[in-house]
This record gives sequence, structure tokens and C-alpha cells, in this order.
Amino acid sequence: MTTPDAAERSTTAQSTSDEPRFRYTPALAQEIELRWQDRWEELGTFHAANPTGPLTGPGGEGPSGDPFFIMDMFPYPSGAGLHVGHPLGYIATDVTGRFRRMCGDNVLHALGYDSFGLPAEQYAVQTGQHPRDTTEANIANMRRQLRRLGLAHDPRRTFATIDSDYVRWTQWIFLQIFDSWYDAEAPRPGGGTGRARRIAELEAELAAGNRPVPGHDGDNTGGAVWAALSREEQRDVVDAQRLAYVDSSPVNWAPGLGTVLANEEVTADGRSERGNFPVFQRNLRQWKMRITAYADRLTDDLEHIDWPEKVKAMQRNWIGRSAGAKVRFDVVGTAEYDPAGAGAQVEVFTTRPDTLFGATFMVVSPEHPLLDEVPSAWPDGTRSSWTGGYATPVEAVAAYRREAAGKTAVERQADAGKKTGVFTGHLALNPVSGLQIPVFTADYVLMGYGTGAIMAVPGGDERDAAFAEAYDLPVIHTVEPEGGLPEDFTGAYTGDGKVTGSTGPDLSLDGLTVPEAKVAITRWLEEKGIGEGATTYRLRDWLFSRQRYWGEPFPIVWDSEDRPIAIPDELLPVDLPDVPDYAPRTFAPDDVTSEPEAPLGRNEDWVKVTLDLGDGPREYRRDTNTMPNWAGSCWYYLRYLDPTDTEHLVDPALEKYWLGARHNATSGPAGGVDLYVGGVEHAVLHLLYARFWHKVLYDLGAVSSIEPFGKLFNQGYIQAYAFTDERGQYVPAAEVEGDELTGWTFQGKPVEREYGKMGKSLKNVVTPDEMYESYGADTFRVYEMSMGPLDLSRPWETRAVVGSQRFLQRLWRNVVSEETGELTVSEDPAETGTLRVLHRAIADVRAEMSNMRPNTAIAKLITLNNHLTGLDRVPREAVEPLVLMTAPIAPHIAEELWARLGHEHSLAREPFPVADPAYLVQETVTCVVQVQGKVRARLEVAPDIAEDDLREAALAEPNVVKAMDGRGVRTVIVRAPKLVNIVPA
RNA sequence: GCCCCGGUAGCCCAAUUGGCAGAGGCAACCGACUCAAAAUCGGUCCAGUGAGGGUUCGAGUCCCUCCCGGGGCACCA
Repeated sequence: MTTPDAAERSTTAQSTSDEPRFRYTPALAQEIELRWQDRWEELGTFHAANPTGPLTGPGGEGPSGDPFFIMDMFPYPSGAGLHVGHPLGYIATDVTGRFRRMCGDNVLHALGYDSFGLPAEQYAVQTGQHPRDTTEANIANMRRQLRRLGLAHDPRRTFATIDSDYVRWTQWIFLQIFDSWYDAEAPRPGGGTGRARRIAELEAELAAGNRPVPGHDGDNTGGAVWAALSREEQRDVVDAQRLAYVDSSPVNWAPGLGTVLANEEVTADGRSERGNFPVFQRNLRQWKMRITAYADRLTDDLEHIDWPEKVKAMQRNWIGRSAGAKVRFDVVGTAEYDPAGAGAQVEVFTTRPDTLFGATFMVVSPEHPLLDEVPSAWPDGTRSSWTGGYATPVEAVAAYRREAAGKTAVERQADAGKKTGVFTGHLALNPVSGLQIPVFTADYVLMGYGTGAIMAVPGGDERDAAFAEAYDLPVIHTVEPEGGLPEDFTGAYTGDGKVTGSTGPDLSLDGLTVPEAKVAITRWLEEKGIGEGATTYRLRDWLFSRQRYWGEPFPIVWDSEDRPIAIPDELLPVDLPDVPDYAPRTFAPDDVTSEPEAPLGRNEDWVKVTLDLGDGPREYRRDTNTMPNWAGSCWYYLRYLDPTDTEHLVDPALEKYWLGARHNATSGPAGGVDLYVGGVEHAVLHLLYARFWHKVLYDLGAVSSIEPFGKLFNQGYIQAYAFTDERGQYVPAAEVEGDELTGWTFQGKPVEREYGKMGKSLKNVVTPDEMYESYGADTFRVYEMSMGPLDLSRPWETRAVVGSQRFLQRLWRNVVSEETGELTVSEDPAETGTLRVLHRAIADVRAEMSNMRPNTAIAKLITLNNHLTGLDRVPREAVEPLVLMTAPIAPHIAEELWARLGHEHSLAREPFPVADPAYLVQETVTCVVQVQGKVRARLEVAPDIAEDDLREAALAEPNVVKAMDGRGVRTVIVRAPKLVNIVPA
């Protein structure tokens, strides 16, 4: 998409009449690149061979070498097209893939398109076109831009998530999850307990009486309780256990988007990640996925995969496992003032059960059921500061609950730290100290975490201390450090130490360490039956339905009783219907009372469907929700293995070959994709969801590996400078002149420079198309790879691209005459000096490439190339390995030179050069002689010089003698052959 | 506030286990080529590693404190 502007700006050398005919110009580069791209496609050069099935290697060959599965994060084709930042990761994986292929691996690398979801739909709505049209056009454009880059993908393995035969399997997986429940006690084949099982097995066990019926009391021995239920009641029991289930609970509702969202899609300040709209908590009936059942495995299995620590930490934090105990407090019910509390209990979760003696009050969240009934009068001892000025607990609690409900997440967030709350009138009994403690409600306790209630220990918790201070509540310290707390210490002590002040009628924790006390109190609670060790998670179940048009429809129908039924496999896929209007029903962004309305509901003919599900034709209503776009990206890596497969989600033999545990030398025990490259922004969204689905599929026997992505690599971003004029308006960055020293000007006027993203509105976009035209794809690839380490973000600088172009031009000139186009290489053997430089380069490049450091690999290639440039004639023996080593990074020019050097076949599978150790040892080594750490002399010595000889030679060196200045020698440190350090007395 | 990553030449970046601060590129400057310029080729210049302290014969590298930049989390009991 080269704009006329961009074309004019392309000032880099175009062919001019006096230029040598065969110079490596952008025009020649373009000709070479297009030719080789066609050739690769024609020959199927990058077809990866499957061990079974229709997908063979080039020429119908089977697999050879180790399988190596390399992947980019699923691209989402936007209407804006690509800028030069986007291909960075694609080039990096391509370079690695080409390198591994030359190292003999069977490389699988392909690219599909993630194409359902909000952005595509927003773009379609804005431009007034059907999302399918805009999405397909965007994919076509992106394909074109990427093809021009010369990526070594297997073109047979591409697809888009909107393809009907892809949707079919996405829906199929949904139905597998719908047809499963989590048996937390079931042993897993690979070790550990807890796995998904089929719903039929649950029904069988309930009918046989092997387990109690959830939600129904009574002894189910022999299936008595189960048998007593009606068919409808049985279905309700089972439906509530499914891994994909519908329930009514507080969810994130974004009126401005017209849909509900998953927790992961809401930012910390309560707005939608997409569009930045306010998000409200509404109680709505929605589809969810029971990802919480997998919380432990999702945390524990991180140990078995090679991911950046940062991402692992983000996942751990998001899952938020914390170990502690649940404790039940009796609410003191007396006829006089608290009939409501009689017999009630409040269960709390705490990570610090050892501080139970310090619990001087309790706090329940405003949504807590205990507050449905509160005493009608304030009990004795109620302080005026607790009541909020209300005459009765009933009024006070009602007012506070109302206030809390009206607060948006944003407001709650803004108030964090400032403690508000009110006494509920309830009193509870501290089970260890026997003291009566007041129960407060406050919005710093969240209904969604733990039990929605806490025991407040102001002596050991900062938040509780802040609340205690605001409401004049007593503080007891139960832990003190070595030497005790200072006399005047107030507030919370959260450090380590010994337990103190924790002796009650039949228990004492005094003198124990905190960990010891945790164990002791937990055991005591369990013995007394008033609590037990417990683990809670921050992770919530995954809200899976969206009220938008552009997504996979749920393969579910609802019967007349409003219970969900799976659509049979043979009726998949359920394609998106045409609706009169696909635009979402959106509302004013702050319209709290609005309700989601699914666009699919607008086609009554589609919603009403008559099916024969085994009991004769009946009328059903289709589910009108669509799936979030994460659905498609949860399993696409499996589809690459064979997108033509209509029989399986994935052929088990292929899954084992490409993804199984230890399928090659670097694959770990968890298996998975060998290299997965993408930005860090999906750390807890896509990567968590995909791991969850994979584990369900593992439990159900569809895959053998326990993790989808064995190695993850986060690439940095290409950033750019943007410039603003004196009004703060962005000016076209390409037309700004100047530098760091002189300052920056636009049309003669000074402008301010800022550093950040590349974007249309910032007027600093540079596109790959501009690069192809001005330099060619190879130069662009070399430049992107040479800018710096892959995991670092760095600024784009168009004027620096010429350095990469010069490298390729010199390489070209080392093989081909610019005047005649003839081969200029010499067939004579290379001199020893050249061979040393060559083999040094081979050894270094191999090491750098193996460790994904293309920037330093390129530096070594340039060094070798520059050496060859200095020779009268370049020996074939030296330049052929250079061409091969350049191939992963600049494949087109390498292929062209390889062909001109007389080779008939593509170099894509030529062995990557191997260094001859004989040329790696140097004839002489420069030895540095230091006196007291300062360099005083240099010696040329043999690499295998003996330590004693070296010491002597160093001490005899005139400069050393001078530096010693007559002082005696205390020590001599010899690190033969490179260093001698003399320490004077 | 807590956690993670980074700070080396005018700029982007290199630097095995602690061992000569410089591999490569950009820019600048000089020269060659040219009538001239661009392109090209050859060459030159430039920092003591964010600051301070410590360990060591020796610190960009290890330890401590602080500063700056980027990212993540943030009432999660």
C-alpha cells in the first residue's frame, strides 16, 4: 500500500543510466526476490513433511531429521495494513526456521490468520461493510505484504479462523468441553490427581451411587438420591458440573461495546482493554469455562516449560494461588438484639491463621449474604463512629450496600487506601480467644475472592490496621521480631518473628515461629471442626460468551424448558447466519442499567430450529451468543499439523511427532511447540486460555503433550520517533530534518521529538512496502535483524538501512562483476589467513544463530565479507560458505548467488557450514601483560606457551621492568596464553 | 508502594568463567573516483561503561545504596 507520498519520499538510489548494469540495486533485488518467491512456491521448497497423511515434503518425500515446529503469534489482519514493526517476529522465526532446516531439521513453519473478533467487527461497522468482506480483504493484503518478505512458510498449511472448516473444529472443541466435568480426585495417567472426564461417566457414577449428588443432601448410596430426582433435576445437576456451563453471576458488562467481557479483558482501572470503555458488574446469565479447575496445573506446569520468567510470573500472579486456612466464626445470636444472627456462621479465608488471636473484628463484603438480615438495634458497646450516623444497623447496612453497588470499578479503585465501612450490628465469637468481636461491612473486602469475608487482624495486616485506625478498633500484636516491638509501635507488624499473646483456654501458639504456628493452628482448627487448611485463587472462571456478531456461534440449542443441548457433531459447523444488522447493540458507555442484546437474535428464522435429537423432531431455540476471539487462537497450533484433516481435530500420530514430549533434543517433558515468538501482551490472555484448552484436550485424550508451547520467546518492539510542532500537532516524521546535536526542524521550524509507537495518528509510519521498493526485502530483513537483540525494543531509523544494503552489495560484488554480470570468484584454494577468518566466522555465526542472536551473527558475516572484499580475487572456497550462512537472513540474494556459483538446487536444505577446528587455533596470541591490573606491555606468543615461559617473558619485558620501578614481585598471575598480571610487593 | 527488565562512543548495539572496553552498523570528518555531485571504495575521530561505595591482582561483568528509562501488579485477606 504505497501511497503517492511515500513513493516521492523514496529518495534512495534507483537505477540511473551511468550505474553499472549488474549492480545490486533495489530494482535488481526486487527482480531476484520476486523470481525466487515464485520458484519456492512452484517447487514447494518449504513444504514440511508429515510422517503420515497427505502433507509430504517437496517432491513427495517423507520426513527426515528431527521435527522442529516453529510458530508466530497468530496475526490479526487489521485494515491499516502492516508497518515495519510488524514483521520483526516473522523475520526472526523465518531466520531460525531456515537455519534449522539447513541444520537438517524437519521444520514446520506456517502462518494462519486470527480473524474473528471485536477489532475486525469495529472496522467493518465503521466502513459500513460486512465483516467477512473487510476481513477477507485485510487477510489478502497482509498475505501479499508478507509474501513479499520471502518467508519460508509451508503455504499448504495456512487458514483463517473464520473458515467454515476451522469453525467446525472450534465448535467441536467447545462441545468436548461442554461434555466434560472435572473430577478433582481422579488420578492422571502422567501423575497427579484431577482431570476432566466425560459427562456420561458422571451420570453413571451418580446413578450407581459412587458419589454424592451435588446440591442435594442425603445418602446417595445405591444412587437413591439421584434416582429420586426428575430427569430435569438430574440435568440441572449435571449442567452445573460441566466445564462449559451457564450461570448467573456478576460479570463485566461494557455498555459501550455492547458485550460482556472476561476478567482478563478488563484493565486494572475497570475499563475494557478494547476501546477503553467503562465496565460494570452486572448479574447476568452467561457462558463460562471452568478454568479455575485447572488453576493448580496451570501454575505447577509452568515449571516444565521454557518461557521467560517474566511471563511465568505474570501467569502465576494472575492465577494467584495462596495457601492458608478457612475458619468459621459463630455469629452471636441473642433474642434481644440479634435474632437474625442466631445460629449463623461466617466463614473467612486467611493466609495467616497463626494470627487468629489478633482478630479483633471481622469484615464482610457488602454483597455478603450475612447482610441480608441484620439486627434491628445497635448492641451495647457500639461506638458512635461505627454507625455512620444511622439509628439502626438495618438502615446503616442498607445505605452502605446501596452506596457500594453504585460505585463503579473506577471509583472503587480511586478510593483504594481510603477505608470506608459500617458496623453491621452482628457480633461474632473469636474461636480461640473467646472474645466477642464486631462484624463490619466494607468494600475493601471483595465478594469475589476467598469467602467474601475476613477476620481482621490490625496487628498484622496493613489494610486492617488502616480500617482499625479509622474506626477506633483494638489492635493486638501476635508476632514480634527478635527483641520485641518498640514500646510505642502502632499499626501492623508484617515481618517475621515469634508468636506472642496467643494463648487461649485450650491452645497456645506462643513461642512458635510463624510457619510453625500456621501448622499448629490449622491442625487445631481441623480437630475442632471449625476450620481447615485451604487454598484459594485469584483466577475466576472464564466468561466465554459475547453479544457480538463476528464470532463463532455456540453449537448449542435450548429446549422448551430452557436447558442447553449440544448440537450433534454431524450438524457442525453452525455457520454465522445473515442478520438484518450485524452491528452490536451498544449503549451510552456509562449506561449501567442497559442489558446486552445479541445480534444473532435478530434473525428469527435462524434462531428457531427444528431438530430430531433422538426423540422426534422438535423445535429449539439456538444460542445467540458468539465466542470470544480467543477461541480460535486457543488451538490453531494444532491445525497447522494438518489443516486438510476432516476426520480429526488433530491426527494423534502427527500430534505426537510434532508436539509430543521430548520429540527432539531440545523439547522438554511437557512437549509443545519448539519456538513460539510473539509480543508479551498476551502473557495472561491467549497464553493462559490456550494452555487451559490444551490441558482439557489432554485429559480427554485428544493430545499427548501437557503443554501447547514448549518454548516462548517475547520479541521486543520496533519503536519510532514522532515529532510535534509548537501547537502540539504531529508533523510527518519522514520530513523532519536535523539530529540529536543540532535539534529537529520541520519546514524550518523547530519541532519536539518523542519516542514511542508507530502509528497513523503519530505520522511516523514506515511500511514494509516502502522498504521493498527502496531497498528490497533482503536488505529490509538484514536491517531488522541487525538492529539489536530480538528481545529488546529499539527505534526504527530509515536512514540507517543503507548499511545493510551496502553489506549485500559488497557480498554481491564479491561473487559477480557489476560491469559484466560474470562470476568473479577464483577457483584457487584460499590462503591460510583467509581460511582462519572464514572458519572463525563459521564457528561464531553458528553459535550466534543457534542462540537466536541474528544481530551478532550478521556482524560476523559482515566481518568475513569485508575481509573478502579486501582480496584481489575472492576464492570460491571462502565465499560459498558465506553465501550459505547469509541465506537464513537474506535468502533471495543467497539463492541467486548460489545459483550463479553453479549450483542447480536451492540452498534451502544445503548443510549449514561447519568450522574446521584446525583453522580455529591461532598461530600466535597477543598476551597482555599487566602490572597491578594496568596494561603495560603486549607479547606475541604461541597459543600453547607454558606458564613458566610466559611468566619469564613477561617479567623480562622492558616496559614491565620500568613499571615495576625497582619494586619486588609479590605475585604473578598467569592465565596462559592471554594474560599475565604482576603484583608488585 | 511492590516486582521484573534495561542504562557502554553523537545514535543503534558488541564484549566466554571477572582478564586488552569495541565486533558490526548509522552519523560526522578526511581521502580516492568524478568536470562536479550522488553512489561506491579506503581511512579517521569519538566513551572508560547512569552515580557513589565495596569485594578482587584485576569489575561493563559480582555485592550494597541511589538516580534515570521501560514494563507488570496494585485493597486478593
